[in-house]
Amino acid sequence: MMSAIHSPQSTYSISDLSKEFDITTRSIRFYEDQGLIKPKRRGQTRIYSLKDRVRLKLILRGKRLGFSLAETRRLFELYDADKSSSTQLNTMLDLVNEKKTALQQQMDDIKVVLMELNSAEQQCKAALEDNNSKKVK
Amino acid sequence: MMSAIHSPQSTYSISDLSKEFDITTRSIRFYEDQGLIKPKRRGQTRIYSLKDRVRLKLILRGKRLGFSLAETRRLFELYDADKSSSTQLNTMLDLVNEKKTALQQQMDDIKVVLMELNSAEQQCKAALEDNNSKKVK
DNA sequence: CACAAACTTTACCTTTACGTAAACTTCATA
DNA sequence: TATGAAGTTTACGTAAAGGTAAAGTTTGTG
Repeated sequence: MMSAIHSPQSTYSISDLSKEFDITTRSIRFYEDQGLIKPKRRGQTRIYSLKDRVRLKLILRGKRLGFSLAETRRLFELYDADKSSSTQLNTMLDLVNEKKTALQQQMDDIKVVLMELNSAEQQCKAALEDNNSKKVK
Repeated sequence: MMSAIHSPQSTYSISDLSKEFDITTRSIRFYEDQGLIKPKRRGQTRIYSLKDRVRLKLILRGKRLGFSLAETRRLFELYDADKSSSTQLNTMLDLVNEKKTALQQQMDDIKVVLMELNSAEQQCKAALEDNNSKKVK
């Protein structure tokens, strides 16, 4: 279930992906359960496409940003949705704006915390210096 | 259980804080259960100090950034820890650096997603224009 | 006094995102 | 052929972060 050539591979086994993204096969199947990916089958074996792989990457990035699987699925659905339906497009615009706002807020939070962490780091280092000069090991 | 003056208040009731931060009293008590805050008591009633309030704010910001309560507690513990223990200071430095790295990664993620969301937004708008020009309502 | 508002504890319930185990099939290879 | 690796389904378990309900105290006020 492995191809020797490693130019742009176009299909993947479940273990290929589990290794590449360092997640369990259980997780991958779970994402399918939740409707986030839809691999083809050869017999009962799952065959993942490039698209499936991209989606996995997006799922994991979403998770790092605190998106729930349900949220991510919603985004996928809208992305796949009928581009001629103005209603759907508007729904999508709303969701996109909502996410944008949340992420901006998150960026601001991160900046603040990073500054605080830097400050904490300096204080730690200064305290360590101080301890050293007083020969406290 | 309310003070009329609202200059820098120095103690708060549980409902003061639940209103201010828009969380339930259940959550506040849960954070205490998990060792994140330690309000004083008057009888059996909880009395929150300025420090408790600051901590609550930090807890919530941590949550927005995907910190678990356990992680946040760990940070609090180290922050309170013995400043003359070089071992503790080094542990803290390690943790701080770990968090910094994670947050940098998160910032990068956010930037990418924001760009993608902007692109999606443009595509939506274009598609809507297109629909309009074709009189598809 | 009585009664409502706000507080408390205890305890069980819920959702999300998997972990873990059992039991079975497929397939390549010794 | 048999054995082991990788795949599958089904099903129960778990941890985190609370929700919700019950039952009881405290307190201020008409």
